[in-house]
Amino acid sequence: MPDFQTSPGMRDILPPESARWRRFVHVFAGVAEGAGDGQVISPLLEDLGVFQRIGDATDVVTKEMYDFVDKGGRHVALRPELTASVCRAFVQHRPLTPWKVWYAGSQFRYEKPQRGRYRQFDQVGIEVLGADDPYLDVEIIALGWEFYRALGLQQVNLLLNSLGEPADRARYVQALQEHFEAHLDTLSDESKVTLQKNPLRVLDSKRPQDAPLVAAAPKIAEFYSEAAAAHFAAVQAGLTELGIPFTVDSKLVRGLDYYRHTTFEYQGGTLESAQNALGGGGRYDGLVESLGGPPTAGIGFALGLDRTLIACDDEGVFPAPANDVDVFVVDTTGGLQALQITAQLRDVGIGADRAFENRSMKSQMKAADRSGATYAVIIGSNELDAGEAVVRPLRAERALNPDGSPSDGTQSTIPRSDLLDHLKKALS
RNA sequence: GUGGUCGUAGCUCAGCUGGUAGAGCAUCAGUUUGUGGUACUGAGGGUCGCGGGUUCGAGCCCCGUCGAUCACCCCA
Repeated sequence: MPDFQTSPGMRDILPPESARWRRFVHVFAGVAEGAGDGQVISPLLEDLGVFQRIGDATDVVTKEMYDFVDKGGRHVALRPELTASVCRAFVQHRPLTPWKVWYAGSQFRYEKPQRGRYRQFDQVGIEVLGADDPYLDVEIIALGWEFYRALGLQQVNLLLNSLGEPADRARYVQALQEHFEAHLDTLSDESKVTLQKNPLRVLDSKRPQDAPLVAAAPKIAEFYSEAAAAHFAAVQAGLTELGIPFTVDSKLVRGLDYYRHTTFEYQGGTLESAQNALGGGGRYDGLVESLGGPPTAGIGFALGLDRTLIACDDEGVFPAPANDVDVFVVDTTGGLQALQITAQLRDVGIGADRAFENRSMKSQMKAADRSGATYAVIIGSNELDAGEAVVRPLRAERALNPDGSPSDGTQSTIPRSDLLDHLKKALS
């Protein structure tokens, strides 16, 4: 065992998985920027207060924060989510609205780690501030949907709900509280605790014992104001217009207190229930104001990298890309030739690798095969003396003869001076 | 934070009721008068997560601890 390893819930992302992560963000950036969203890069560390505004009934804030006092006496925290950071940035810089941004980055929550749930975890997300148009809700939800499709995921379910306006939500919470308190004896002990902190969250209970009571609970829809009902109806109509299937789930409350009106969650069809939330979001029209800004509408979502990639694995889509090089140089004369040739190839944009430590021909050919290169360039003492090089196709299905015809797999000996042109042509 | 399961070579794992460690893959080298992907031979690599205890003797039993994993909780 090594003396050191990563802290609990934190890990190294190694190749080739790391390349997959990079591509994941790249695909997301393409989707977001295609809708006119620009990237915002905010600090990992913020004043603790930024996150406390998320709400004191939110575990993310009260129990799971990595917070500490820095050398200047500031009470700071590693960001547990990015929505609050984006709103803080909005208040600080006051860009023109609607402000449409996307982000990608690590977040930190001190939780007990599990598969698909880490203390340092990565999300990509979109936030739009300064517009309360229900069709914006539709655009946001559709962008997430489009992203999953871009990855190749088929089995994603969209759950949709509305928490109404703050007053609606407050009346509903009270009704819920009364409902559960009237049946306290059948409620699980855990849910009794939850009830004290946040009655909405009791709807989220996965304990079978609570199921009947939850099913019998009043529904949020009965409490919508006219405006809230109209907003929600417009969102549903918009999604239907775009042909995006969704399920209205009145129990979808989500854990962050700042949500109002539209909330939604993308669930993976193949994942275990504990980790099946691939991403989610909703409206948070009061958050900017609570951070000291003007009353500003806001909506956004965040998608977890890990869970989405697990879902991709389950469906066999979006595999880690191969990091294949174009040419592998085999040099049995000491390595200087390989040094020159790889440098020349890279200089003209051809990916090139080689072996080190002057290994045997066989060993170097093995390495060439492993590298995924289309061609091996072989330099032995004969070639060196004659000023020649052997070009050997390693992947017949990809390789071409110099004249452009498909390779029959045989190698050719060519003058060293023609090597670069030969390979450029063969790889074009 | 609470509870269950697990922790043996780089990787995946075997190791019966306790007698001081094995396989496959991978790596390296050779079989081949210079040429890889299939074959054969050989080599290197492990204080059995860590720390205590029981025992003549522990990878196997007990306690603790760290980590992973699963459920609850929470959420992405």
